[in-house]
Amino acid sequence: ATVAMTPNTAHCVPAFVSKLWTLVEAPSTNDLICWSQDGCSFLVQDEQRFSKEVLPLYFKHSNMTSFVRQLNMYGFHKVVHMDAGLPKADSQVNCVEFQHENFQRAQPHLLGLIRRKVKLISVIIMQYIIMLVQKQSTHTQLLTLRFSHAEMCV
Amino acid sequence: ATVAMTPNTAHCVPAFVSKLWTLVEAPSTNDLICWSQDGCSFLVQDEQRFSKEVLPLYFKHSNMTSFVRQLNMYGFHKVVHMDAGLPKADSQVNCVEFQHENFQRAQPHLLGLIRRKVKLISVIIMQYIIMLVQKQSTHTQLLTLRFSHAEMCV
Amino acid sequence: ATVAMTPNTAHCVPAFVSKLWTLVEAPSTNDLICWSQDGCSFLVQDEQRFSKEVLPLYFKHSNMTSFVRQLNMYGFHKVVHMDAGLPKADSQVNCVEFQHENFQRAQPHLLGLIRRKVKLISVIIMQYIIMLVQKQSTHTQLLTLRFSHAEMCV
DNA sequence: GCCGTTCTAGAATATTCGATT
DNA sequence: TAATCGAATATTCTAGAACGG
Repeated sequence: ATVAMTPNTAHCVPAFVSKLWTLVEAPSTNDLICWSQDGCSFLVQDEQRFSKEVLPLYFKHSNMTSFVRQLNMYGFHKVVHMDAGLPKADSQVNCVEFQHENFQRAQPHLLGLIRRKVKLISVIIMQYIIMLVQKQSTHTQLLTLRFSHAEMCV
Repeated sequence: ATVAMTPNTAHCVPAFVSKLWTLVEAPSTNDLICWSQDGCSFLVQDEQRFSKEVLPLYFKHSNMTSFVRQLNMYGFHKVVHMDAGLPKADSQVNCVEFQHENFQRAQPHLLGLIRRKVKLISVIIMQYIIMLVQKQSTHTQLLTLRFSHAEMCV
Repeated sequence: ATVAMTPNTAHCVPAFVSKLWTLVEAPSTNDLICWSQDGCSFLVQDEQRFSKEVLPLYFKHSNMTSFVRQLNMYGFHKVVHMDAGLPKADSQVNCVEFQHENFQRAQPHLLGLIRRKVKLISVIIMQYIIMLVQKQSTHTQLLTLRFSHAEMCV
C-alpha cells in the first residue's frame, strides 16, 4: 500500500513520511523493517543489512545516521530497550525501534499530522545572545550589557 | 514483570529505575537481589557475586560502587544495620539494603515518581525565559523588551 | 606501541586519545583501522566490521556513532572524500577517514595537546547564574539579583 | 524556499574516581 | 569509617548548521 505524496494544499503527507510508510508496509522487506506487534512503532531488525540493502532503494544514501536524522526531524523517537548497549544474544542482535504517535499500522489517515520540525523561537533568541557574546572581548562587558535589572522584571 | 522505559515523555520511568525493578523482581536472581520481607526495600545478599554476575546483564559495568552511585543519584538510601562494623557472622555476611519511598513491592505505579537528581534550577530559569519569550507576539518586540534595542542591533 | 595514560600533572594524554593511538597502531587490526599513507590521518576500512569487532575491545559499546561523537569531542574532523554519497565501487566501499593536527604517525609526543572540548561560554554563564541562584532563598530575590551588574562581574 | 544529506554539537543519563561529611 | 556527593569523561539520543538539489 502506498500513500499519496502530492501536496494537497492542507493535509499532504511529507515525502519522507510517505516513503517510510511504504517501507514499513512492504512485505518484501519485512525481515529487515516491519511494524511492531501492537502496530504502534516499527522495528529495524538488522541495522547493517537494512542500511546497505533497503535504504538506497528509497533514498539517496545508505547511512543509518541520515535515516535517523530524518526520523528525529519528523518527531519520531527511539524506543529504548532494557538491554540497550549490552553484549547481545544472537536472537536480539541489532534491533532498533522508533515510534511516533501518528505513525501506526492501519492508520494512514494520521500521517498528514506528522510535521517536519522548525526552529523554536527560544532557540533563535539563544543563538542571537551567543552571537552577541562572541563579539564581546571580555566577560564583564557582555554581562553588563546583557541582563539589566529592568528588563528581566516582567 | 517489566516497566515501560520509553524516554522523552512526561511521566516515564527512568531507565535505571526500570532496570532496577526488573532486577529485584526477577526470580532467577532472587538469591542475590530480592525484596525485603515487608517489601519496602531491597537486599543484595552477596555483593561480590551480585556485582560480577548480575550487574553486567543490565549495565555496562560490574562495579558495585557504580551501582551505588546511581542509587544515590536517584534518591535511594542505604539502610544501616545494627551490626554494621561488627565482625560479621557468616549468616549476615555481605548483606546490603537500600530503600526509596517510591520503590516498593507491588507498587510499580510509584516508579514514575523517582527522579534523578539534577540541577533543576537551570531548568527553571530556562522555562522562565521561554515563558517570557512566548508572551511576545513578534521577534522584534521580544528582543526590544528583553534586551535593550541598542544592544541587539549588531 | 602504547602511550602512558597516567595523569602526569601537566601533559597527560586523555584515555580516549591513548586508546585511539593504540587502536590505530595495533597491527592485528590494520585491516580495519590504520594510518593513512602520509600518516596525517587514520582510516576505518569497514565501518560495520570495525564497530562490531574492534570497538568493544576498547570501549563499552559497539556503535560507530558513539565513536564518532568522541572523535568530534576531541576535535577530530572527518576527511570528506570526493566520492562521498555516490554509488561506491567495491574497492572504495565503506572507507571513513578522520584527522587531527596533533594525531600523526610517529608523533606520540603531540598527543598531550589533544584536548576534550569543554562547555561554551554561554553554558558557563548559565552555571554562574545557577550558583547565584543557589545563594538566594526566593525566586523574586533571585531574579532581581541575578541579572545585576555587580553580581555578574566575577 | 523547503527538503534531504552530512558533519558536528547539545543535552541527558551512565560510569568512574576522588572528596566530603 | 562509611555513606553520599562533585566532577570529569563516556554513551546515547536528538538537534544545529552548512550545503546542494
